[in-house]
Amino acid sequence: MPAQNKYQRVTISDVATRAGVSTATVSRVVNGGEGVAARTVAIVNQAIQDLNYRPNAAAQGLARQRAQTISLVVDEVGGEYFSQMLRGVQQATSDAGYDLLIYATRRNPTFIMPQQNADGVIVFANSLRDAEILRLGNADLPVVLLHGTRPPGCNAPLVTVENQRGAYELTQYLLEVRQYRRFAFLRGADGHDDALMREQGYREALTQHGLDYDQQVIGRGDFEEETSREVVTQWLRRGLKMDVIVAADDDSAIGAMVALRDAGLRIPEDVAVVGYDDIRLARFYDPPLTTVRVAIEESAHVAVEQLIHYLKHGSAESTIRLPTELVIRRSCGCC
Amino acid sequence: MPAQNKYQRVTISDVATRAGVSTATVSRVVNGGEGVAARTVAIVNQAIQDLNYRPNAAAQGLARQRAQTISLVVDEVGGEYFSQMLRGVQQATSDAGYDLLIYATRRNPTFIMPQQNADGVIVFANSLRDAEILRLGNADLPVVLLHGTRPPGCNAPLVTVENQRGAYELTQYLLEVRQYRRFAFLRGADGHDDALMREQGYREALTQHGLDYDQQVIGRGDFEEETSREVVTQWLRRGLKMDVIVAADDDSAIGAMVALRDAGLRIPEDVAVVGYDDIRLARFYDPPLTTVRVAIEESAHVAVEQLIHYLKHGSAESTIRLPTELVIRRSCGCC
DNA sequence: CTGAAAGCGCTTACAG
DNA sequence: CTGAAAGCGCTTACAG
Repeated sequence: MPAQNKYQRVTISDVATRAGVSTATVSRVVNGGEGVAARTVAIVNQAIQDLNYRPNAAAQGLARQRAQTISLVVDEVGGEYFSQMLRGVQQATSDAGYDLLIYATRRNPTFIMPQQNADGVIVFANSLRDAEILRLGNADLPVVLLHGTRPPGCNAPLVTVENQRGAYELTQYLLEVRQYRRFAFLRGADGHDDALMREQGYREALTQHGLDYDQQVIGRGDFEEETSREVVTQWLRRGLKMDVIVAADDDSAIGAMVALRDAGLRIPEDVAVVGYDDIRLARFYDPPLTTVRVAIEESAHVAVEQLIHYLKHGSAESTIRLPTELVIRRSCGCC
Repeated sequence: MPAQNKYQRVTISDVATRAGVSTATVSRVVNGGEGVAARTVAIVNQAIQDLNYRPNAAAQGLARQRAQTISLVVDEVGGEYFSQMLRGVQQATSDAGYDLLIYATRRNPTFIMPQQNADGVIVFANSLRDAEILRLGNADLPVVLLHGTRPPGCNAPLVTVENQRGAYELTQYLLEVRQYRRFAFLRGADGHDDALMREQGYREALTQHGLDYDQQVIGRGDFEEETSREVVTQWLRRGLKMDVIVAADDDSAIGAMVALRDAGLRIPEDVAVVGYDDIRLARFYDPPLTTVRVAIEESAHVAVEQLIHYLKHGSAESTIRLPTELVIRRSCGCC
């Protein structure tokens, strides 16, 4: 396509000229037409249509002192979890009439909001180190934390889910209903606060049943299929025995199942497996995975609402924690 | 969090004052410091740091006449396919130093790029009707089409994958190697050009082998698990017989498998199933799904490169079509 | 190497 | 109901 750059933009002055009015009037029409004569509105709209005029967002943003944009900072784009989160953020954002900017920190770990191009930012809290979150919070940009925990010294609103309680209930169930006693745990990613909370819930349930947390098998799941698969393979090679593997998320639960199956073990007859999150795959896997459903999309939605509320009224809920739900499927030997 | 809105932004003038230079000099430093005395650069940078100054993107955009932003228009956020596409777009965009804006048209079908807030746009072509694509193309905004086809009268660059050939090769394989003769086809979503091309490839292979396309079973898959599941259930209820179900995408292939299994049929022994795309689930499903791998992420990457090339040099490749790859797994009865 | 000044395309009191 | 004009925060020839 050898086309030239013929992109000569039409501005508000062009519209004003064609309509025979001032730019102020065009501006009023563009912004709803309050207090403009109906006849004038019609003329201006005609000119706008004729010229296919679309306002320049940068100029509007500069004049209005607001970008009408929020940005979402995540660690990485991709995967089911992210996908659901983005969906929630995108819907809420567009419903509120804001634009949505996406940043990924994974490939750019020192990411520090280079510009001032949004009115506020939703930070997937596990995507930034505490220092960076603090820096954002102390800078001149309203922040809402999504998932994770609020670092000490930070007072940005936080929207998250019941990580600790969900893990507690799940473990409780495995202990009381299934009567399992030999547990193995696959930790989540380092520095991931949700992972820590889940681990605490798990630990709490064990302790309450008189089991020593440290005596159970523990390994790194890293929220990754590959890692957990290797870890579990090692466990089996070393002859470790367990009734059930509790993974800090569904991805590592799946890695565990792959490893078990590769070793010729049956799930759940030989070893049961449970996860956390209830990603799409959990329902489809064979056997279907017992897990804890997390309202990912809804929490994202709520985070945006909080941010926008803050932008409009200067305040927001300090902490909102959405409930989780136990989802019993075959992998835990329950049905 | 009852905090007040204390967001008093620091501007280039504040920095200039503190550094004892003009705003022009600060601007030069911010933009690389070309032709500024090393000593001055240091002083200005110090002031920038002291004040935690970050340039206002709107003002920069207005002055530079470019937003340094591209937008991505998709039909819907969510799902594996989208997720991979976004990943490719986001990486390429950020590597090139651009910001990324996301729009979803599904909930806003008459979406017409309301503002002029990006330098160019990547359109997931299946997300917009032809008329809207044309309108965008004729407007003052560089467009690159991603997947789908270019509507007549539009000359925007197109980046896509080999839909027709991939489907042809897959069908060919089923005919020649597997010797299947009774085919059923699950169409993709209406108006989805990729779906049409796949159907054509399928048809071409059948015809070449002397099979009449119209005599085979055909139904709507809609690129959706639910739809295809219902359709296949109907087929079975009506007593239709088939050796293999060819689905226009993996999601509907999975719906088909669910329906078959619900009816007590074995895959692939009783009926084989194949899909298209090679989403993550395809590998994990039981049985693993034979499909055609599509370079979703890479095509997204290339689309961004083309757009940026166009922004810089005023030209881009008219059409780029990425190759696909046959992925043979158990669901087609092949191993 | 540095600064004064115009200009980018809007919005919004302020007057009338 | 409408317009003239200042101002939003930058960049960039142009002078020096």
